Amino acid sequence: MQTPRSSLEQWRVLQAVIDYGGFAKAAEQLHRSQSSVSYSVAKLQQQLGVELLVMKGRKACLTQKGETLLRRSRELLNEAISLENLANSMEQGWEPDISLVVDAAFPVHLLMEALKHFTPHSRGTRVQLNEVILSGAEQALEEGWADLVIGVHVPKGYLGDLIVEIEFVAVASPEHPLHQLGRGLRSDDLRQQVQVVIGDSGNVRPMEWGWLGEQRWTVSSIDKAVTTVCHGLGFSWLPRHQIETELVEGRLKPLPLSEGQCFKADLYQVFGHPERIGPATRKLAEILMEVSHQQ
Amino acid sequence: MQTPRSSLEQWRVLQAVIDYGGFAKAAEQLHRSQSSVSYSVAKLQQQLGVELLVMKGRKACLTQKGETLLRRSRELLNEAISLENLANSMEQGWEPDISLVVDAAFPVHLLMEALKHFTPHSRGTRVQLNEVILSGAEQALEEGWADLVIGVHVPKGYLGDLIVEIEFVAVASPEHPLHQLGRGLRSDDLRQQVQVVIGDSGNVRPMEWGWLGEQRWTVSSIDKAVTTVCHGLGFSWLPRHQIETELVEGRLKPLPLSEGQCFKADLYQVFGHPERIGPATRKLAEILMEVSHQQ
DNA sequence: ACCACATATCTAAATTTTAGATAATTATAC
DNA sequence: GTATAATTATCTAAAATTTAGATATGTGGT
Repeated sequence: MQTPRSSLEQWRVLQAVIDYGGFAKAAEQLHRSQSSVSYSVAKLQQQLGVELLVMKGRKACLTQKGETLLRRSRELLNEAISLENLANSMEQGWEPDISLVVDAAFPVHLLMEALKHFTPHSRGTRVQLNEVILSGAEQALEEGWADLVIGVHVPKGYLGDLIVEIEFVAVASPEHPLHQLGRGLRSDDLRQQVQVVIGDSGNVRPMEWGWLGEQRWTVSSIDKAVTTVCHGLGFSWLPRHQIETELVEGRLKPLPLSEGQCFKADLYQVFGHPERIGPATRKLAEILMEVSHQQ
Repeated sequence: MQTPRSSLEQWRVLQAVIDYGGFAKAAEQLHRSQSSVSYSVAKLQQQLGVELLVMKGRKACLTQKGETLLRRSRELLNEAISLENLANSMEQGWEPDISLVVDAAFPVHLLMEALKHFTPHSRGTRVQLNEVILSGAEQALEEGWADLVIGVHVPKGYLGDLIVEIEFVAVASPEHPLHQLGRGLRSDDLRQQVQVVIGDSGNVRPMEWGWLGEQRWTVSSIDKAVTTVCHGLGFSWLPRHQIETELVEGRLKPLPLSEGQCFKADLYQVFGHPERIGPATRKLAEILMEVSHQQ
């Protein structure tokens, strides 16, 4: 293990010179003298053996190498700040890691949005994300390693709130026989066709979403279900948000059911065991809830 | 933008205390005095406001928080070292980034193995990986943004070497009609069935792998082809290494072709434009070649 | 040519870090 | 239980580093 020659301070100064547009302005922002800034930058360059800045006229400009190194040094500084934030936060009972378990039916864009909003509040806490299908969520809770779970129901003994309604649409490929009948469909019609269902990622007690058909194809992910149905192999109830493009591009078409063409499934946000959850988990839960309700 | 209070030096000392088993031993390894080590650790703790070490008897032991923070500080130190390595390497003409473009048929485990071996030699260089299908590789070369490409052929004007032979096997689901005939199959038999082919990710000049069938389903990834064929929708030539589990578990079965049941495709490693490639790219290429040939 | 602006350099002061000596604490041997 | 070895904490002075302030050097605009 080697020891770094440069220091975070030095990189910080370099960043300030660029961000505030000069040695003097950086000095002011950093509450140091201009000569101190000059010294730091010079020493950093000398230690690295790389020319980071070059004087163009009377303006200090980054070299090509300087630009690359500055970009990466920003990541380094962020990680350092994050480490210190974590130290400080843990003193106040913040968790260093959150295990977030999310049912695959939960819209990915909401998840991303929530995580983006969470980062500035994270104070160094990291989120470990697990995607599960159906009872996998409950299993994560019962095995005790999940801090926060988004799943299809709230198991007995846990605290949970409705977070989002997912609309499931019955769809098939436009070439599928069900689309050739030219009339409204009843459940009898469906019963004679292959239904594609998504298998359960847990193994406690298998559950299934679709319930009608006699003939079933079970696939292991929503993506695979979409592919399968697109290929005309059967019909399925799929989350609308997962098949937007396929609907627009005509690879999937909603079935003209006379009743129950789509149904809503509720997803709930559930907290893990009380002794595991702390303020970071609660903050993340709050943000997930906000993001999901405003859209 | 805030400035970190702790320094890389301090974290380095903490690591040494743990790794070498004590303040005195750490001091020796770091060529410092024991009091200096003691001072550094004490100051780090004071600055963070966190107790990192606790004396158990006469042994310094990490607290729970200390353990978490130490773990993350190692990542921080590694990133810092990597940054300095990059600075040093760029002086010697090393590239800060390599754009590696790989055809989806290339075995992932070889890629992972190669990248693992490359890391210790990377000197801070980062690899940006792009997966493409068929002509996407050539396109990346011609658009000039790829440093190293693994694809199905060597375009005119480029330098390339054979890196690996991929075995393609004709397969279908065990329930597929082609498996019900109970005899060896000729190309006539295949012509009457749906062939699943993988679409081209480039758009310069479309190419396709399979050539026989009249009826085709084009999918956009090897994974989707596998799923599709598993569902009995057709047959396909698929890379053997991609369907090992499906063959073992019986979801796919090789077709009993009287001739040409499998064919080999060569994958070539091709260098990008000479002005882009540097020593890091050459090193990565060398490792990819080694890894691919020894397995 | 001159002035305003910006960085480099020089020197001394201020600050931080280090080493060495010693104190304090604890496990181990007798 | 006491001596002893092992280990960290603390104290002080020395060493090293970093800072500020003054000034030199260099550039662009008028």
